[in-house]
Amino acid sequence: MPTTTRERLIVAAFDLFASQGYDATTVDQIAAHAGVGRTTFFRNFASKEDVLFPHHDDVLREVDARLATATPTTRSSALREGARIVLDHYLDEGDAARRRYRLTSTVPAVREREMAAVHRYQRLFARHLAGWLAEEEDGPLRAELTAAAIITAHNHVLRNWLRDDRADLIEEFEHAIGIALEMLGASPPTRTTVVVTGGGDVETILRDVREALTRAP
Amino acid sequence: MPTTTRERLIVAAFDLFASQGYDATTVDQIAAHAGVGRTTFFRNFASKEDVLFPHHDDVLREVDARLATATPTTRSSALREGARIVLDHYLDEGDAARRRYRLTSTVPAVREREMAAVHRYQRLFARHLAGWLAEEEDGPLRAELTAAAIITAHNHVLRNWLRDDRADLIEEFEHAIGIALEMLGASPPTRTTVVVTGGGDVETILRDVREALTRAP
DNA sequence: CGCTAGTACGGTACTAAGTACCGTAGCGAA
DNA sequence: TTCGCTACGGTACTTAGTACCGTACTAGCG
Repeated sequence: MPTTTRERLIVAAFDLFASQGYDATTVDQIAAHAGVGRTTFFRNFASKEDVLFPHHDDVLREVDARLATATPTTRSSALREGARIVLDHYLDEGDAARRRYRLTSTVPAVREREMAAVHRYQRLFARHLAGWLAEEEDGPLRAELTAAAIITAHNHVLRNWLRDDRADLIEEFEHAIGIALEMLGASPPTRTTVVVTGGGDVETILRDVREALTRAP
Repeated sequence: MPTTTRERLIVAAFDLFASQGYDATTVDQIAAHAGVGRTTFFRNFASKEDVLFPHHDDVLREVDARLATATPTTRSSALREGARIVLDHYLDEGDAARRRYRLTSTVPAVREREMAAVHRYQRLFARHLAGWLAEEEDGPLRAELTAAAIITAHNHVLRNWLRDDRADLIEEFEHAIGIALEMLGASPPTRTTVVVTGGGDVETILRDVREALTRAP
C-alpha cells in the first residue's frame, strides 16, 4: 500500500480525533500514529485544523474552472453545477465528511476553519458573478447576494445530509438551488419551445412533462 | 480618568497592533502597555483576537431584542432596523472599526474571527426568521437565505464605508437592504410555463426542457 | 472598630501550536 | 561516482492559553 505520507497523516488524525476528541489530540500523537516526525506534519499541513480540510484547494480549482466555462446563456447551470461539484466532493468523502461535521459542531476552532473554507467558495462564486454582472446596476452587490444564496442553499442541503443520511439528496439540492435562484430575480425569457403549465420545482415539472408526453400521442 | 482595566487593554491593543502589526505584538506587550499583568488580559478576553471585537455580545443582544419585537406586519422593518443596529455600532466605533478592518484585511487569524462574528449575526437573523416562516413551505431554507441576504447587503455597504469614507452611507444601506429584500420578496411564480415547438421524440423534448429550465431560473 | 467574604489582580509554572534551522538519507541524472 | 533535489527527523525556541496560588482592596456587618 503505497499511501503517501500526507494521506497517512490524514487517516491518523481522523482516527485520533474520533477516538480522543480534537482538543485532547496533539500533533505529536498524530505524527507518531502516522509513523512520522512532528516536523513532517507541519510540512504537509499549515496547522492542526488544516488536516481536516485537505482537499478544498483542489475543489476550489475545479469549481473555478467550471464557472469559467460559463457563457451568458449557461450561467445559471454553471452556478448549479459549480455548487454540485462541492456537494459531490462531500459525498465522495462519505464518512470522513460526517466525522468532520461532528467536530465542526462541537469544536469552535474547527468550526471557524470550516467557515473560512465556506467563505472562500462564496468569494469564488461572487468573483465570477461580479464579472458577469459588471454592466448591470448594483452589479457587485447582486453578485454577492447571489453567491451568498447559492452557498447558503448548498450548505442547507449539505447539513441536512450530514446530520442524517437521506436518499433524495440530489433532488433536495436541485430544489434548494432552484429556490435560491428563483428568489433572486427574474430571468430573461428564453426562446424555448415546450410547455408546461403547473407548479412545482424542476423535477416536478419534468415528471409532469414526461407523464403527459408519454401518455399522449 | 477612571477608565476600566478592560478599556485600557483595548486601547493598548489597538495602539500596538496599529504601530507594530498584529502578529508582532504579544499579549505581554499589550498587558505591559496597559499597565497590568498578563493574567489580567486573559481574564478580560478569552484570546488575543477577542480584544478586537469587544462589543459584539452587547450588539447581538440588542439586535435580538429588536427582532423579538417584530409582529407579522412589521417584520420587514424589524429586519432593516436590526441590521441598522449593527451598522450604527460600527459607525460609533469610528476609527477603531477602520483600524480593525485594516487588520482583518491582512491578518488571517483576525479575518477568521471577524467571519465568526458575522456568522453569529446571520444565525441570529436566521433563528428569528425561521420562527416567522415556520408555517411556510421550505421555511427553514428561506429563513437562511433571507438572513444571508441581509447580512451580505449589510457587509457590502459596511465594507465600502470601511474602505473609503462616504457620505451617503445610510442611503446606500437602505438601498442595499431594499435590493436584498426585494430579490427575496418577489413571490415565487406558482405557475411555470415553458413552450416548446417542434417535434422530436419524448427523450429529445425532455432533454430540451431540462436544459431550458436549468439554464433560466 | 475588627472581622469576613468577595473580587480583582500579579506571579509562577505548565502544555501545546507553530517556526527556524540544521543535518541526513534516498534517488535520479550527468 | 558526484551533483542536486526532495523528503524527512531532531532540536531549540517563541508565544498563546490554562491552572493554580497568594495577596491587596473593599463592602458590609457584628
